[in-house]
Amino acid sequence: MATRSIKEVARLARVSVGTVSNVLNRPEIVAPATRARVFDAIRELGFVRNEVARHLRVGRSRTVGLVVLDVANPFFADVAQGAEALADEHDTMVVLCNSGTDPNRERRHLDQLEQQRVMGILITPVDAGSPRLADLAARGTPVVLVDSAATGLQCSVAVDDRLGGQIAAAHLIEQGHRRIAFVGGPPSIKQVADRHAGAAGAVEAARGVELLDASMPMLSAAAGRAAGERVAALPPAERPTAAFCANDLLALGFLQAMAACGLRVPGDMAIVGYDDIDFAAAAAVPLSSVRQPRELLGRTAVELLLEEVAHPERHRHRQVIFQPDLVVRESSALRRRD
Amino acid sequence: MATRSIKEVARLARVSVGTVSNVLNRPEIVAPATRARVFDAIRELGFVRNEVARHLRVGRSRTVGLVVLDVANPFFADVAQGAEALADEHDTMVVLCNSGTDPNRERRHLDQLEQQRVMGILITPVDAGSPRLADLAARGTPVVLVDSAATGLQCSVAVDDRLGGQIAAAHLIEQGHRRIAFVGGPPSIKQVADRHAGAAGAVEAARGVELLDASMPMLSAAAGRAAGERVAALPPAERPTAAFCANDLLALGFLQAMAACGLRVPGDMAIVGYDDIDFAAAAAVPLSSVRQPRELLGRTAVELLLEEVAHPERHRHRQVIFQPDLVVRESSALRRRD
DNA sequence: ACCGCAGCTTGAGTCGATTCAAAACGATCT
DNA sequence: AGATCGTTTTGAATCGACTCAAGCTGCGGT
Repeated sequence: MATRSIKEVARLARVSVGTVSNVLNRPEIVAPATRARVFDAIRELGFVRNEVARHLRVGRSRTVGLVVLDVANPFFADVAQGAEALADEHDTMVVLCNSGTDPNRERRHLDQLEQQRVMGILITPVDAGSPRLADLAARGTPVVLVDSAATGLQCSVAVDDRLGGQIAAAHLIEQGHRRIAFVGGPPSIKQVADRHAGAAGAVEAARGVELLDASMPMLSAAAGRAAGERVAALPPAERPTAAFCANDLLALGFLQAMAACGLRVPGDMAIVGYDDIDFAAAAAVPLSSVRQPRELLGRTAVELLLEEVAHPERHRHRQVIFQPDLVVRESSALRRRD
Repeated sequence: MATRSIKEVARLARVSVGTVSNVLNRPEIVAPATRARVFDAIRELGFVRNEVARHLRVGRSRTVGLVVLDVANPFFADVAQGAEALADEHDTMVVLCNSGTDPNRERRHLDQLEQQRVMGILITPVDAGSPRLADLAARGTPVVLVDSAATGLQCSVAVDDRLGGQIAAAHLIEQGHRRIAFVGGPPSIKQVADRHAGAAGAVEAARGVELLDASMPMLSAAAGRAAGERVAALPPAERPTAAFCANDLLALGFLQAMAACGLRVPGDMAIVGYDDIDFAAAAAVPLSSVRQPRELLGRTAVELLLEEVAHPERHRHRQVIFQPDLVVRESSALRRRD
């Protein structure tokens, strides 16, 4: 009901509003006796500072937006945790928004965040080329691309997805596979495209290896199952013997489909996923996966943002790139010669 | 850089600020020609409404806070999705905060949310009895407890956790198990306590069945692994033949520990988890689990909150309770007689 | 007694959007 | 021309906290 303002506190403590504000922000310059009176009044009234008014006045917000493609994907949960950890150290709040790879939801979230005048936005965009992102930056909301390299207009933290795709495919080729399926997601998503490109590179470098595209419009386990069913339905002669999935959710779904269709993993079908989420190791057949430094991604994104906010003029956009590495588990273990 | 205000728009469109505000909020009462001029000015300047100032003036916010115990737990990700879906329909933003079952982080988030004057808070509290929650409500920030029944001071949506615990234990007992481990989490978490109570009830109702406590201080897969190792280390005569885990993360960790220790599931150890997250079905041994209507929980929580905000005076707090149900999979399949 | 100074406190002005009573306008009617 | 009425537009006041120039106090020095 009663939400108290600084004015009421001032009245009760018999000081001016300026003094109350000082107690709140620079308590050391207020005489101890006065300070104590003000604190008493605050306690008695249950006063809670109105951050909205404060923000309006000082112009700077203490929250950053983090827009991810899918909250239900543990990869992003971990990125968020990393971001939150560092933000926390700087008394900053991270608001997590979920675009669900829907450009409209993404746009709505960006609108909201910009209207809220957040201090900055960390985003894994559905479409990194969207002018919306450039607009934001131009109007003064710094943007850091997460898990997706920028072209110089903004900061970014990413993992080398081409390299990731390449080592995944190279690994499968080395295991003797000659027909490999690539299970990707919406092509507008840069990570997917890059992982595909990396895999394609490895395939071309090898001799006589084919890369089949079995992409789906989503990056979920359900989509992975659908892809798996499609692939399993191919006549054995045409069917690939291995699949490289653009993320672990797809891979887990794909794996389930194999079981459902009676194909053995890795015997009939080797699988390599991407992200190395915790569940990958716990899967029916422990999943080989390309590991990314998830928390570090989030943490670094916040770091870049804080840096930009602290020194807007002398700031130079930076592109941080981490290296992925392959974790080999049973799902792609050495293939039995037949 | 340049963030434009309504005043600049007014100047460019040669109207007063009041008119611009009207165009923004009730365009129909502004003459079409004027409206067009204002829209042109908005476009030309790249004006974005300052939600902070708006909020200060009108006093109502368009965002709700959702504080969960663990973002990395897919259960909460799904609750969040449900909440977001309904909030979205009401032009409302959900900010997701992660307490990580740490009371201090929870408190910090609540402080922040209250200072931001959010429209309300949905929370799965670390400790439902904390006076902080009552304070919030008393000072005018409505609170809805999520996945945890309230006592009348606020609204809540929950699933009957005693019943869930009961059916899980009853199922294991029916399978012939006589020594059952309960793998819980921090006891302050009400869901955990209730699930335990439910299981204890079922055990008492049966004859000659024992319930051993193997709880951990966390609700993570790592904690589940640790619990599993501890249980596996027991001499076979004392070792339980089944485990009921307070959530699926624990269960998955527990399952991994069994594999690592050379115990077969369900042969040597049957396992039932809780939440039925998507990964439960994809586990090494598909996991039996108690299913909860996850999205519905989130959706209903927002519904209750919106209801309370819409009619603060005539509002009566409600406690919505859903029923859980058991999904039996291989991890607790019928026990071979030895 | 007066001055200077350090340490505190004051309070009006400000941030940007909304509100609403009052003014301006324009069309119609007498 | 003047009155009347409905439609638009205006602009000052407001939300709550922060800022900062100016004011006040009390003390030490002369």
